[in-house]
Amino acid sequence: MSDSPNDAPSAAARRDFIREMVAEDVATNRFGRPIATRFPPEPNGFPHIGHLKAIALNFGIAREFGGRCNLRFDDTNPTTEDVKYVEAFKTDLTWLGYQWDAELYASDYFEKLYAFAELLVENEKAYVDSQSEPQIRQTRGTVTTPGTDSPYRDRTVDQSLELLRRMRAGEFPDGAHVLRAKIDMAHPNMVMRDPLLLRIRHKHHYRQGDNWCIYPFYDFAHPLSDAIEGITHSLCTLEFKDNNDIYKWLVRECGFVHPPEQTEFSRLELDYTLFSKRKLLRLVNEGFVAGWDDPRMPTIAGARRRGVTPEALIAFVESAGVSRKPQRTELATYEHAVRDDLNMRVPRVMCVTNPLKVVLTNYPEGQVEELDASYYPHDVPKTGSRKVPFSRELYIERDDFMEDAPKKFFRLAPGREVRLRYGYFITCTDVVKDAKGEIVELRATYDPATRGGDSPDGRKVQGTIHWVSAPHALDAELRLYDKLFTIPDPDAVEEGEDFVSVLNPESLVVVKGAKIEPSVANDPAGTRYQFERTAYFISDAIDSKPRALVFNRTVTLRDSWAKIKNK
RNA sequence: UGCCCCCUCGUCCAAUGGCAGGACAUCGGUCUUUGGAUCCGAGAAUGGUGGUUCGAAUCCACCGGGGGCAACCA
Repeated sequence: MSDSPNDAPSAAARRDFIREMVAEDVATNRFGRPIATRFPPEPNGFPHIGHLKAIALNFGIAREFGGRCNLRFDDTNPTTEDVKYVEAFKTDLTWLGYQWDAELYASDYFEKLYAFAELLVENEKAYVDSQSEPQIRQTRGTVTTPGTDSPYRDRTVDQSLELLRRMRAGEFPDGAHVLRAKIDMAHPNMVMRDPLLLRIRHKHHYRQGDNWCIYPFYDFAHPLSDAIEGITHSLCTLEFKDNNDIYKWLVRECGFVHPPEQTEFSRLELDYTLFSKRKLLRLVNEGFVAGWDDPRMPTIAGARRRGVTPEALIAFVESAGVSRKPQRTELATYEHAVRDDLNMRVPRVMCVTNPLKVVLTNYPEGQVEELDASYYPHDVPKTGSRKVPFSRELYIERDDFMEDAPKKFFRLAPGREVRLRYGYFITCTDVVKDAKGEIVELRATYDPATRGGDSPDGRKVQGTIHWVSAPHALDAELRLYDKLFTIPDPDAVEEGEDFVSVLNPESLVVVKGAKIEPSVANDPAGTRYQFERTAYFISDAIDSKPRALVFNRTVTLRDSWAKIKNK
């Protein structure tokens, strides 16, 4: 049965339909070489969580099957690309923990691609078309009607070759000619109706400078770049499905023997999120967000600044799975991945978002105690603690007090007793209000026997609340981030509206007067915490300063009280 | 309207002709010095109709639904 050593690995590797296929190809040595994948972004925007699915797949498969994975920039369009985006990809890939086997650029293949162009012309598989752009569009036909041949389709090899060389030499203005594959203008697959291969673009390229004035299209550059690199498995998203026909055609016509094979999988979609680079660029350019690394952006840089770890991001995209079904993942799946990761790694500290002063009337004036507070709860296998000062005047969360509290409210209320986390039991005795009737202060008594939070008489309290010592607390700015859009699918807007109309006006709420325990004073910017009972936060890598602390909310804690309250 | 892809709990993914299972979410309980986490439990799905087969989520046909393709973008 399982005597064959080949059985075990292929069974173990069976995780999704692509890995299954790769396992099969490895087992049969289909390509006659180790498997090779590539991550081929166009450097025209920042990498985002949608890219990460492709990244995790390509790098993951290479690693799992003993292959290699290239980072190749698909930089064939000089009008949209920029070196700052290639830097962003490299920075973020490194931060995520991926190492590419080679850093390559499609634009470095322009010379090779040009040679293939001449080869195709010589073999009568391509021709120079001199129709105008609108003419080309019109003669392509529609999805239901066939296209018609270009009058230039029957140019001789010599005529096309001469034109092609002059195109390269820069003798023609933009749009004067294009190189097209000679396939079938009536093909049922629109992509196969004599696809365009090369266009004239007198434009400075961020990497090639002015070396070229002809630039290849995706359908020309992409398959050949894969083939040149010896890629075995060219993995891409489903919208390129129709391009698979031209992919196969091209690598065959160009003479590759064991050419790469393209396989498509569905794109990642996330509720309340947009991944379209055009739209993200608009959010940045029109100031709806602070930049590509705004913590609300679905970019890797945004997630990083928001406090999400690489491990959480990767766990999330891997949990989303790989299939060919159009998928739309719930935000809760993402948030779970983030919390699940942070729970096990970050220290807990106390921060009061909306402070309400409490005076302990029976606590000696001027006395300060240093209470020992563990950084981690009992179920997290990490150790460490800090001292938190305790005094007569404290701040507690305004939401942790209710004057007329329902039975299920376990926190502070007149006459009720709660535990201060790591501190004492306190009982609320008085509510102090201002002239308008607003609660401005609470009076309470503490039980000296309950120091540290345990009652020697075995008395139980229902609630434990967080607090800070008023004279010792540090001021902090909290940036409370929430979903960027108000509806799960920001593209599903009314006629005449666009995604901008469903931006969430409360996607960022800045809280200036938060009070945090002094232990965090000298932690470096970029330190992650859980603020007990509220949310995970990270001190902002750019704006947080020792005397002006700024924290970004990564994700809230689950809040089962909110559910009870809303019933 | 042509071609192509897809359709399994609310969501995402399994089941490779043989007991429809897992994760997230939901609900209930346990535990708790975080209304966090943990642990236990529950409800929840094969789009429809036919066919092939001892046996169909799986194969076939038709119907229905969703998506992609008509940039000198990728």
